[in-house]
Amino acid sequence: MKMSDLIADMILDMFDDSTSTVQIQRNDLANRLGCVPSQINYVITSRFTPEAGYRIESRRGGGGYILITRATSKDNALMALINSIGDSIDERSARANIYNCHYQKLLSDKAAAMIDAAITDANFKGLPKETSNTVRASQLKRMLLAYIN
Amino acid sequence: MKMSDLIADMILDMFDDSTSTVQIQRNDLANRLGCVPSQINYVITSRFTPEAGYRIESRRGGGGYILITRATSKDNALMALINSIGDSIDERSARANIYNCHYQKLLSDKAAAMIDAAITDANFKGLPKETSNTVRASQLKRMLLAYIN
DNA sequence: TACTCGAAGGACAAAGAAAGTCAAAGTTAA
DNA sequence: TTAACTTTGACTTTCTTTGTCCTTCGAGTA
Repeated sequence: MKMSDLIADMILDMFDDSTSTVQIQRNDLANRLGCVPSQINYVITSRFTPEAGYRIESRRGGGGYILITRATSKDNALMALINSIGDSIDERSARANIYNCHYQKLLSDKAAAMIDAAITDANFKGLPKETSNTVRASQLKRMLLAYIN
Repeated sequence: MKMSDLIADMILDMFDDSTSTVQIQRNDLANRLGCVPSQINYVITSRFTPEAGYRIESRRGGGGYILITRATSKDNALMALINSIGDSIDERSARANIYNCHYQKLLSDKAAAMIDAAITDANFKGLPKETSNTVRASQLKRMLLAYIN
């Protein structure tokens, strides 16, 4: 297995179910794994990105550290989205929302693809715009809710 | 025997009955077979196509790989279902199908729940039965397809 | 208080390791 | 004899590893 993945796994393992934050010592970790310290930075910047739901803080100097915080509960973010969807939504907006959630890793690849498949205008051929938009909004909300539960 | 066929056979042989996925290292395989690396790409794009039921993922850089995934019997079963769905389907039948697929483990809990959320009649309030059924059929098919891919 | 020094972590660039692309040349089958 | 399929190789893009130098912080010390 490659070093980068090893490092990422090691960090991931430090999050247990109850903690949303992990503190590491860069040099120490690099030493234990047998890599150069800057590779820890590489892994952090390439894997523990904000898009993937992580926040990084650090301190230099004696007793320095790197703090990795995992975004709490994706469900909350999705719930907020659900609540923000009104009684009607057009394809464009719906799609943008899904794309966005997917990008932020709030939705899995599959879930995003399935929702996308459901909301596409092609399904509503011949229906009045407003009708489609109403049905779409209802479905979108229900699907997201189903995803959370 | 042609090199391309050799390569294809080699890959095919790596799928045993239990695995639906094979990982190769392009340079390594090319080396073992004595061909140029790009011929591996040729074989993959000409033989392991989506139409033939394969999906390809890959990563470059150190520790890179090519991942070949074969359509499973589950995929085939779902495909058969998709093809059997006509232009219109009522809630009851749709639900029965999903329930059934879920029961047979063709669909994950989440996927089944999401599809169920989308096809429920509650989303189509006020629409004529036949219109709902048409939209539902289209969506159901698209969602299942999205699930496969 | 101000200065200095060592202990962290940060930034960045160069080198390395794979895979991807594409077009030209060679083969084969209709 | 073409049109389709294969083979090859040069060049590109992406991801990883390594190393060097820079900045920041805390703790002593004058």
